[in-house]
Amino acid sequence: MIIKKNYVKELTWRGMLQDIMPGTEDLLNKGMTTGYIGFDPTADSLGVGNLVQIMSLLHFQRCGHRPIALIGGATGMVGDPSGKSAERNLLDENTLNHNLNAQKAQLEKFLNFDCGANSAAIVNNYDWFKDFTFLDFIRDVGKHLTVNYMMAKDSVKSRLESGMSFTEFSYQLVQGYDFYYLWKNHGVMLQMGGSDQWGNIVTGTELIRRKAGGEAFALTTPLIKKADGTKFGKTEGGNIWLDPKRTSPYKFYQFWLNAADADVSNYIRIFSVKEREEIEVLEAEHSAAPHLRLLQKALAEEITIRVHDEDSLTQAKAASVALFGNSIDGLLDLPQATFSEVADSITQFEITASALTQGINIMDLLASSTNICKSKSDAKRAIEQGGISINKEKISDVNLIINTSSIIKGIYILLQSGKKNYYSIKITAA
RNA sequence: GGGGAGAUUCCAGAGCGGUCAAAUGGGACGGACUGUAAAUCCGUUACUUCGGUUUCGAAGGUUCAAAUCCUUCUCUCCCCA
Repeated sequence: MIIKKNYVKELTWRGMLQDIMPGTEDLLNKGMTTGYIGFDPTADSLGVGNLVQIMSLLHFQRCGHRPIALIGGATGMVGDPSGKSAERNLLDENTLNHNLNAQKAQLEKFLNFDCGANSAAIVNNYDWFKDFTFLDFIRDVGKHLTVNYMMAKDSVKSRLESGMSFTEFSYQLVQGYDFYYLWKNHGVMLQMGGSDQWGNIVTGTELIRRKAGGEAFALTTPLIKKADGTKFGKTEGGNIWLDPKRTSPYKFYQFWLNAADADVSNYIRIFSVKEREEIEVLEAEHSAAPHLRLLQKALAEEITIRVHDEDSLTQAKAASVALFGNSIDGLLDLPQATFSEVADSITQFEITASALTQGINIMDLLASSTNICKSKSDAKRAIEQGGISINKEKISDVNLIINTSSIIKGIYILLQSGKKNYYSIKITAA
């Protein structure tokens, strides 16, 4: 396998390189290298926060190297103290397995597992830890690193005051052994990860050096920050997930479309596989006509296809265009099937036809029949402030009774709270 | 073990017997402006059948009246040993 691109240079211009161990670039330029990144199965879906790691594996593979995604079935049982201020709760084995399988399925969508020598692979560290006894571990692994060395890590030092269990203290050894194991058995020479993983990764290279006299390398990606200083990957509604059941493709698409100008250039370098020249052209076009949001659209389209699929993207775009149009007419003109898709892609609630025939007070509709507002007081406030629209028409009467006359397209009512939050109410029989 | 300080609405943090659903700041939400951007400005931020109702670590008590006073309890922080 010929190296297609200089991975380090690639990461550098994409703004994805934080720290790198000396010699890493030479290693990568010498020939196909196997590298891995670990994922923590704390939830049954990966979120956009994990996307940076996934993309570094993807870029890695596109440069001609062989990526391995490690899912932490074993490390997940211990709990990584990095960046955590308090002891973590342990997940039970069933949850862990469920999460692990779900994440595995998501990772499989990104990497190519059938492209010859640099085909990707997924491994689970539980496989080599399940039969590793405690005594063997402390003799074979623990013996090589001193407590002094382990205590010097930031992840440990920062917890010395508040306390940390032996379990979490041991975490770096467990992760360090992963690297050793993969180095020895799978020819893995490089571990990557977020900058908070540097300490854990280095424990791995150190273990390889001391235990086997071998050499291994490391690089980390920076933590993504938004221009306004808030955390990347979260919105009012919470985390943005890759799982369509948790975050619909429409919301996923909207998340990227809403990226601020100040952030979008960074994002597109990280989350798209477009080449530098192409991105720079887009940026030029964007600054010439920022209101067209070409960068945001290009970014949103590419990621939505990669994470979901072409159909989901088409639907998300159709829904976005229809909902953000100026009047209800654009929506009413849609064919019934398309309209239904739009209604289904946004958050949907159901109410019965009979309830609607009797008439429902708008505040009950917002706070009781649905959870668009968290209480009636909240609903009242929203209406008084002009934040609620029905079928794109702003309402001002808090005592408004909603009945069948609000139905559009046969079985729907379109509710909007604020500028961007759309909900559809589906009228069900009886 | 001894001595001190504290626990207030999402967070930080005022309040020191009635004028407190509780200052101020942050966050969040809504509106205006725009490009579904940023910045800015304005408003809102316990629940309610709009009569009231339940909140200030927990449980009691004093009082016409308590976040504010007393008792006990729980937890947190600091100083000395």
